[in-house]
Amino acid sequence: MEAVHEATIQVLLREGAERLTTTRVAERAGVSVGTLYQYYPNKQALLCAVLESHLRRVAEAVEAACERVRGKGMSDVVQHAVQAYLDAKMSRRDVSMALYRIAAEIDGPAVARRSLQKSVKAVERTLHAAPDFALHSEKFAVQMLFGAIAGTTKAVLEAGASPAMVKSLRHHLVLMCQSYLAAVGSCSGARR
Amino acid sequence: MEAVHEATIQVLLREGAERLTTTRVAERAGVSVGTLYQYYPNKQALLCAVLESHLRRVAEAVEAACERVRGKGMSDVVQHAVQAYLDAKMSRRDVSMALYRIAAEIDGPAVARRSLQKSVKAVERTLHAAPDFALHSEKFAVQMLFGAIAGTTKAVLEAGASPAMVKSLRHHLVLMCQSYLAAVGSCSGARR
DNA sequence: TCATTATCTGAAGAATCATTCAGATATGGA
DNA sequence: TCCATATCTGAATGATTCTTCAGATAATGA
Repeated sequence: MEAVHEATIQVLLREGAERLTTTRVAERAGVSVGTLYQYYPNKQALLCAVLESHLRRVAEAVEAACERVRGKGMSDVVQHAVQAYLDAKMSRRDVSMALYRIAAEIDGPAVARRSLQKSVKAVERTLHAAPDFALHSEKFAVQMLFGAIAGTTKAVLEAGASPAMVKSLRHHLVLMCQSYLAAVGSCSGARR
Repeated sequence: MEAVHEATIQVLLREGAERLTTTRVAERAGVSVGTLYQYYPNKQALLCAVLESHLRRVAEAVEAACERVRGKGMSDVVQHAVQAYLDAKMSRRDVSMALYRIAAEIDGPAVARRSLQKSVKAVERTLHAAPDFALHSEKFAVQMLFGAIAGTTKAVLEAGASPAMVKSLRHHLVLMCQSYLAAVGSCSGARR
């Protein structure tokens, strides 16, 4: 039910999380509530599905980008992974912003963590294959990376996400991730 | 009404955001609903007050840390600001986690941005006074910093925040912020 | 003591919502 | 055409919620 997903986003953006009701979603999707309940056992399942679908798109974009730069240096890996993430997020800015508002209602953080784990793994693998880079505690470092990426992206989106801002974000975020990895990489990573 | 703030946190943690009702908060605080409504005009105002109070504590900690390192180098400024933020957040880990769940219901992002702005300004000022550091677009860079700080901290808190993890976060976050600032500072900042 | 003011109480009102299900409608084959 | 199966419909239900306010209780001061 693609229409229902889209309707959920629309209601969320137009009416707010408070007024996001199953009836309203069905109405905007052009079906009846009963039909909606034939596809999703309850409201929570619907919201989860919408969130997961969005996160999957983002994760797949990052994984694909990693594939494309396998074997290249750390700088390239980081740049392409970050840009893929941003492109995916920004191409559906409305969806991204809508989802911030319901992430808390369902078990958003858990769903997000599970989905993000795929991206983390992909970046880890690709970094491992980078010829100019070695790191003990890759796991934690890459999680830091995604924490920073998610945090800064969210901040920019919620500040309005003007084209100029997004442009700056693209540039600065790549820089931040590259310089951080260079720093933890060079001091052989696991110190403390 | 400090008891009401505390009760709000307790209900939020024990029962979840769904079951956070004014009646339940009043009950746990040991007062009646009517009394609660004499202090706050409605539920939203209560939640805002709790959120703002927490954010103010964090902002004040960061500002105080900045005062203490005024005149020192960039590394020290970043280290102390970051550690002050983390100390404040982690000293009330339960509050931090509880608030993530209601940030969406009220206009959390807006409230947070307003409150964070004070910290941003303080760090900006202090960095400006650092003898070893110059930067054109400080504004955006410092906002990046706080985006990354908030994002990584949230990720760690939601992943369980074991002592080992928090220790790693302290170390890596300082490193990330320092290396990023060094990178944007050295290339004179405003490029693109 | 007693009147006055301030504060507290919690049952009741009005509204909203998630979910169900008996019946209507559509589909597809014989 | 006619039956069986699948899908859709939306009013009704039952539960929960925020908020109010008439009256109880406490505090103050003369």
